[in-house]
Amino acid sequence: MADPQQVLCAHFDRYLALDEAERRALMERSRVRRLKKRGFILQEGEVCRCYTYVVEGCLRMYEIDAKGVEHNLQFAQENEWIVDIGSFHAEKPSSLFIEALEPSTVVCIEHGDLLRLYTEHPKFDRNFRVIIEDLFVELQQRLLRRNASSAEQRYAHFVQHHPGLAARVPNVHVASYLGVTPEFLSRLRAKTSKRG
Amino acid sequence: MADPQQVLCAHFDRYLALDEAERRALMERSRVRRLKKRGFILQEGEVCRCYTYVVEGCLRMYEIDAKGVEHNLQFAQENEWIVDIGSFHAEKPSSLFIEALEPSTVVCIEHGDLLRLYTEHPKFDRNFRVIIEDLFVELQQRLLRRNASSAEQRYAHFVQHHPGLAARVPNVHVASYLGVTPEFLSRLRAKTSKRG
DNA sequence: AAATGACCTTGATCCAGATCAAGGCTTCAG
DNA sequence: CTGAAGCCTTGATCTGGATCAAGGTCATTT
Repeated sequence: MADPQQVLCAHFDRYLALDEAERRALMERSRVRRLKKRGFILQEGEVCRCYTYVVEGCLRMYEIDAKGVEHNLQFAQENEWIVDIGSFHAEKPSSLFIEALEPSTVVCIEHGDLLRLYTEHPKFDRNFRVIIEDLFVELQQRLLRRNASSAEQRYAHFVQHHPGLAARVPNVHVASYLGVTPEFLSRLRAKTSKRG
Repeated sequence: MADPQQVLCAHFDRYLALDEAERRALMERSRVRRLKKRGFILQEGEVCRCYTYVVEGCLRMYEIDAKGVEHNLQFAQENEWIVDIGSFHAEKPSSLFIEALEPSTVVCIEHGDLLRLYTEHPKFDRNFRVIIEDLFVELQQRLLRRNASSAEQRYAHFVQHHPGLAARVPNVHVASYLGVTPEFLSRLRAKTSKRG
């Protein structure tokens, strides 16, 4: 299989492509990590030390509320980023967990390393700006949908736009991501499959 | 009153401060606009042409759903940005409205101008990256709260963290922002004020 | 000063989705 | 092979919040 760091470089090339120096800097300032299923990258109370890029596998980021209930905030599959940006930048303890749902291969960039990449190669400022802008737009859409659509519509949208995830991730987690209980999602699924 | 563009420069100085050349470029590539109450910066179907910085006043961004109901996605007061980033970057028609809730003064940067600022002065890449990262974190928190907290808790949080807005903006809009009906928010308020 | 419209409130009723409880299927560690 | 833990489903019941309807206050316009 391709070298994970090469995959990361290729990912950046989809934005403003990296030159040789930038590529080398990125290789030096990142490191590959393998996770087994249920492995944690981040747990509540820890500082989120890494920007993490998923080369293979699937992770989720979630919070546990006062009643002990989990709330999935984000999934990350191949070629997606996952990080608690707030904790990462402020270097403050996170309230979130990041856990591998499958055995996964990721590339991590630590805080200090990323700052150096930014100042030594401004193109990373640019590329990460664009990456986050895209994530931001997605998140806004999600919040709008959360307020404007029924659970049924939200689930339909999820399946349409993330068929891969819908197949890959247990429904409990999808339910939590959509903001409904697993029981209710199960009923929605029963209803929709009868129709279709 | 201070020159609006100066206020914008001062805003950037809170991140990586601008040098003389950058400041001049910013002045050249932005323009001041005054809005009256109910004035629109953006309407559904239009392309969002500007990154807009609020110097004075208060705006809201919202969507109208299939049933004709408005959903407030964001408020912007003094020293805050408001823009449909998705529409802005893709130069595609927006599904959102941006409307002044009060007579307001804003500074706009158009698409082409912003791109030039980015490429001619990479510091803008940096500063806008940081700005969006902060907005992103806020938005994530909001989505988490939407899924993990009751309407009552969300309203309490809103009042605590945005006392200015709570006083300034009609409750109809706050309700929509929180994802509840105005009637229900009214009942929550009645309940909480009785207690307090 | 009347009239329109924006905003807030309160009551009655309804419903999407939660909660509680139980049973069954799979998968995987021991 | 066996048990236990995940995961999914289905039923019965409950509730946070929506919907519908009406009235009241205030500010702006004419």
